Amino acid sequence: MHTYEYPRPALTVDCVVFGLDENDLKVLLIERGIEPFAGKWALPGGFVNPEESLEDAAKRELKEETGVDNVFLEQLYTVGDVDRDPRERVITVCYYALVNLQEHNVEASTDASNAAWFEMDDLPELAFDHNMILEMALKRLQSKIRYEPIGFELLPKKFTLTQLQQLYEKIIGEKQDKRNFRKKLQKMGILVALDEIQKDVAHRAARYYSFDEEQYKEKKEKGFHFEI
Amino acid sequence: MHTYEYPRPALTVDCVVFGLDENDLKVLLIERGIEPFAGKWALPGGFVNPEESLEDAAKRELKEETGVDNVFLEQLYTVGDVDRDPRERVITVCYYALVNLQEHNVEASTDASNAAWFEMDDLPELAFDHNMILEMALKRLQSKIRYEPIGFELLPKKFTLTQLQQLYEKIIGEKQDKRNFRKKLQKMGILVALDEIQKDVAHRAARYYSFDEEQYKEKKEKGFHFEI
DNA sequence: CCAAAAGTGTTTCACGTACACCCATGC
DNA sequence: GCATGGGTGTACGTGAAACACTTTTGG
Repeated sequence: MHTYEYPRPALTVDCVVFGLDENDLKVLLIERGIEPFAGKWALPGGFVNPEESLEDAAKRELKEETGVDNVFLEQLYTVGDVDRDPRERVITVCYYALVNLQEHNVEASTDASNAAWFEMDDLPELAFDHNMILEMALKRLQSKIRYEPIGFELLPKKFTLTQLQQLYEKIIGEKQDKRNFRKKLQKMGILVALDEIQKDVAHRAARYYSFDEEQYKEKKEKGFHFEI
Repeated sequence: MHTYEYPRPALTVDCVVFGLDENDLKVLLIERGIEPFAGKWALPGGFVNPEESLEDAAKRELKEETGVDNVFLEQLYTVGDVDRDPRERVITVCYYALVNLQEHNVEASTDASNAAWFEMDDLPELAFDHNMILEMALKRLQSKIRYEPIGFELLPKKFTLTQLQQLYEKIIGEKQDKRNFRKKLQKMGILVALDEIQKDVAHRAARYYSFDEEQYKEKKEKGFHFEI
């Protein structure tokens, strides 16, 4: 088999960027300016440069589109059906990212392109096969958040147990029992109770906690398994 | 952003083909005839044709290399580091497949190339980044086999409970309690006890079972979750 | 009759689940 | 003082885990 036999498809990366604002799980979309699908919303993404790895390309796109870096990013799936782009064959390596909207002040509009955050249960019809990709990303998030401590990526460094619980409820889509949830999380020994508590709230102030990543890694080594 | 901006990397698919012979989990490797890595063992794979999807390309390679089709095949991960192939940039979409070595009579040698099955705990050093890919595939298999009924793909249609248990023990790497294992599996209600039992064995003959996929799908719809 | 694997129940313990009231704070 | 969310303990039931002997068959 020879190396240069075939015409080559184009190579892009797309990013499903999830963010949690105070109320909802949201996803960042870009309004397309050009055909095909001009005027439609789409996942942010772009071409992979010759000198960067796939993950670097995804990181670069993320930085360009949202201004954030240093966030959770993981490869999701690669799509490459022959006709998914009407112009020519395009292979797209998809990633998903988790950003915390309270700490990173995400600029939702960049360059000339129009960008916006959409609630997950109020999505427009997207360009290309992006609805399908987004669906896959959501499923991955929903299952992975149950057995890896990635939910913390969506929260500020300091968070209350109620915030954490609501995060799970929003993403998984089912209510959790307050006392059982707290018991379970605290028993895991990967949260540290901070001295700080909420201020200026019209009710008893909640304690802040943070996720102890070192502790988690240590425990994981010893066979500990995170599970909600 | 323009469409034709960059030189394009080559696109290939590779397959991690797992098979279970009577004793061990094995993987199919191909001995390379050409540089780079001539003489080294590598994962089977090849270029994606312009008119076939990624999955079709993987299926075709699998058929060409092993003679089997119609087996479990799932996308694993896409690798594309700049220097992973010394000749030029190559993007490889990796798949893994599960084949049953007793029913499909897999031809381990095809064409001019030399192919062979290797035990998972006696692997040679592989070409490119294939050791890493194989490692990922094994991890995926080890975790997925616990929460999806894909183990059956590695067994003949009729199998004994002991075969099933040994399959899990080999792949996960820990002994299971015989009584508890049987209790759990039978209680799931996705196995059917056949009338047939073993013949010509020098001990009490074991009953054959088969996996009831329809039943499984129905139960899954209703919220059933497979878990070992 | 011996070797080798098949097949079978019960007890124990840990964990998940269900559930309701008092506490602190701002207005 | 009232509205709002924070924080806490117990009882119960289910399911996982540990564990040993009898049965069948071929040689």
